[in-house]
Amino acid sequence: MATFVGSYENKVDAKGRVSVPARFRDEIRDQSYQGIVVSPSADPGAIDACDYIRLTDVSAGLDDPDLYTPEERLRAERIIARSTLLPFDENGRVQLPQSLIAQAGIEGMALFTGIGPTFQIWHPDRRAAFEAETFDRDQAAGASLRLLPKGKRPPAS
Amino acid sequence: MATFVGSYENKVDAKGRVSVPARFRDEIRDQSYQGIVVSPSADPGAIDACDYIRLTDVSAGLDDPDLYTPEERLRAERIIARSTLLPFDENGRVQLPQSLIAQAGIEGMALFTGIGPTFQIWHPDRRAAFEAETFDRDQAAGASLRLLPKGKRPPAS
DNA sequence: TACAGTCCCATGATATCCCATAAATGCCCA
DNA sequence: TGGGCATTTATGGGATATCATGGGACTGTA
Repeated sequence: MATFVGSYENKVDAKGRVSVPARFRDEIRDQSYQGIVVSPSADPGAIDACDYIRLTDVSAGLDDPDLYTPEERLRAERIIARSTLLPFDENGRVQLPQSLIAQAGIEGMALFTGIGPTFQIWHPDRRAAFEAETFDRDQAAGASLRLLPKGKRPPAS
Repeated sequence: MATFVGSYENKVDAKGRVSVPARFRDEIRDQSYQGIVVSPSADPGAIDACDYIRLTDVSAGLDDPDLYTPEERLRAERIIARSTLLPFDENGRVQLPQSLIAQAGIEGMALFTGIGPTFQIWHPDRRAAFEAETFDRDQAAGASLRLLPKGKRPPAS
C-alpha cells in the first residue's frame, strides 16, 4: 500500500496546475492509474486526496453486504460521488478543480501533507495554524515516533 | 526490530549531508527502504529518527479502527505529516532538511544517539547539557543496566 | 471567437550520483 | 601477541539527473 509521508509546499500557477511532490508520485509509480483522487475534506482549508487504488478498494467493498455497516456504506458512497480523478501531466502536475480550490481557500501555494495511506492538500497558512495549535499538545502527550499501534507493540512478556 | 545503541558524532558538510553511523545502517541493511525517517523532537536541540518500517507500521495502523484511540490516531497522523524520508546516498549519508537543522540548532557536527527502537540526532553541546542535567538524577535513582522491564524480570519466586 | 484543457518543450535550482582520499577499523598470519 | 595488509568508513567535490515551474501551441467545445 502507498504511504504518504511528509509535507511539501508547491506553487499553484495561473492555470490551476500544481506539481504533486515527487515522493508522493513515487508511491503511485507502479499503479495502473497515473494520477490522484481528490474530494472535499472535513477539515476546513483542506482537500482530501489518495491514490486510485484506495478508491477502487472502497468501491469494491460496497458489493459485499458484510464489509460496511449501513451508515459506513452511505458515507463511502457519498465520498465516491464527490471525488474527482486528476491525472498527472508529463511533469507530474495535476489541475485542481476550481470548486475545491475555492472551498479550501487555496491560492498561490498548496501544501501537500502526507498522513499515511492518504494525504491532504492545504492552504499553507491554515495548516500552519492547525500545526501551531496541536504541536504543543502532542509534545505534552509524549507523541513521537514511538507511537506504535496496538498490534505492533511488543508483547508484555 | 532494529535496535539502535550508542552515540556517534559526525560532521555536517556544506550541503547539509551527514554520514549515518555504520552501526545504525547495519540495522537497516535488510529493509526495503534504504534510508531513515526524521521528525521534530520534543527535546529542544534534537531530531527524532527511526527506520522506515516503523513509520509504515504506524501508517498501516491508521486503517484499523481498533488499533488506536481517536486521540492517538490524530497524533499519529500529525507525526507522519511532520516526518521526512531521507534516503542514503552511495556512501551512507543523508541530507538533513534545513528546517530541522534550524529547529534543532545543529551546525557543524551532529550527534547520533541510539535509544533502542529509535534514535535521535543532537547538537553535541545540547546533548552534553542534557546528559549533565540528568546524570545526577540517574545516579540518585541507582539507574544501571539492571533496569529490566516488568515482563522480563525474574519471578519473585 | 473565446475559453478551458492538453500536450510539448525550455529553464534554473536542487538533489542525487559518482569518484577520490584519508583515516579508522578489522583481519590474517607469523 | 603484534605487525602489516585489506576493508570499511567518513568526508570532500565535481558531474549529472531530477524536479518544480513557466509558457507556447494545439484541440475540442460552448
